[in-house]
Amino acid sequence: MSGPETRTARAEATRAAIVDAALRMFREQGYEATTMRAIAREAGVATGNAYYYFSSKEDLIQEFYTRNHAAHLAASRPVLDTETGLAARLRGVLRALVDINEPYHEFAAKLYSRAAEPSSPLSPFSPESSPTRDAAIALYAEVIEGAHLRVPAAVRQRLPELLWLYSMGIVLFWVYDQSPGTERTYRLIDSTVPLAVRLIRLSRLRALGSVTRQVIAIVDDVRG
Amino acid sequence: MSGPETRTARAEATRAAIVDAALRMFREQGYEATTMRAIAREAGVATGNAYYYFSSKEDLIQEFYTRNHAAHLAASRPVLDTETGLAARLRGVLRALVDINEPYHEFAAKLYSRAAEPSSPLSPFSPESSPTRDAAIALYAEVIEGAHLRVPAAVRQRLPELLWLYSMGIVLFWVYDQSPGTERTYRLIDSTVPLAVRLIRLSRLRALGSVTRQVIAIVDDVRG
DNA sequence: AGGCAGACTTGAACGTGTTCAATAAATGCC
DNA sequence: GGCATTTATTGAACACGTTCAAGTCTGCCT
Repeated sequence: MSGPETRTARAEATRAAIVDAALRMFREQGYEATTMRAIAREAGVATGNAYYYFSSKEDLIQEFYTRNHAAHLAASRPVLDTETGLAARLRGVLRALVDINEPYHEFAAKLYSRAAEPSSPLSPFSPESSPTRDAAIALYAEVIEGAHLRVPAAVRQRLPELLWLYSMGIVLFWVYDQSPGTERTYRLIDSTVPLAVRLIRLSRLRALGSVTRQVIAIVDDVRG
Repeated sequence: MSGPETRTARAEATRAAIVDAALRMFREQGYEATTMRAIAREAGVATGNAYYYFSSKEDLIQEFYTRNHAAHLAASRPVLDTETGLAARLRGVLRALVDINEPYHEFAAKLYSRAAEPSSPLSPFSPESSPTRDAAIALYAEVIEGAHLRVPAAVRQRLPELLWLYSMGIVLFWVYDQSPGTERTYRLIDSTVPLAVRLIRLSRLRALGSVTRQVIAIVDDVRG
């Protein structure tokens, strides 16, 4: 009657219980107010047991990252499958990003501020975040691919990463946005997306060729 | 022989001792490694006494902000008093900012990440930071005033704040910069300043008038 | 079956930031 | 000078994140 459950599967269940409890409590009462003791109690395990699966309280956030990106991907699918204009695709993906983060607005504030610390494994530039980051950049590559876009190859090549950075900027703004329903963030997306698209298209202009080259040189230098 | 020292002056001395100990230890051994107990011991007071002057460990950082801006102002003075070109003035002020922060590079990482939290009083957008922020923006206003610059009034009016934002971006990059002597940050300044100046000048072009107007509209909307 | 190795679990203990009731020192008032 | 009030200081106590030596369980080998 012990069931077909392997030991690993049992452990996996414990792990999942901890994550579920943690993310729910983070959402409902905030990051600081949620204690590791409470998470463990809620998950039905001993306090110290959580540290067998997660090296720290912050480490639980990586799990949020992962689930978050999956949700973003799913929410972006409709737009990516139907829209063909760059502006529409970009706008849709960015709005989806804000949409799925909505329930975590307050929590995300703490989250992204912790993540801002360079030495933190939560930093979007850290090696630990590399899978999530690459996945996100790939999403913006798909945004571009699905659109008919004529730009210099040098621009096109760096565009996914630049759009990802742009999305990080939007998120940063969203974190600070206290307007009802974070409407200002939506407005920021709606107003900056056409501008961004326009700037991208301008990169073809002869007259701005040197500016474009300069921008590209800086981007390349910055990436080390 | 008790001296002319007033009570307030005595308290002020205690306060200063705490700040001195804190900033020195932050610089020497990092933020986390420096305990409130150690700060108090070093300052020659009881642990709890530090909380009479500072509501939290983070609150000690505001003091860093204040001293930091004063140092930046002083370091910028030579450039502001001699240079007349916008690029040279801007470049000098930004390099000065990096210069004076150098000893605190590691500490600043933690600092600015804490500051990134919107609800934190350390946030550069918080009411508590308003004096420091306004002072910083005023500095960039002086950068502009001292230069001969012909741009639309609408642009000029928003320029100090935009340059301040630009400087925050530089600082953000610097925080992440692990290159020796943070040379990449200096390079970023040197390469983006001419670009920024160029873009500012471009705002006069008829052909880009609508882009300029769009940017201004967004900026105004965002400031809400 | 018996027991072994490793995966998993426990809860007490440590050091931390922070609070607070109690105390001392300094000041104002007569 | 002596009392009352405000300012300043103390250190023990609290809850937290985290660690760890000790325990329990599970699948496997003989």
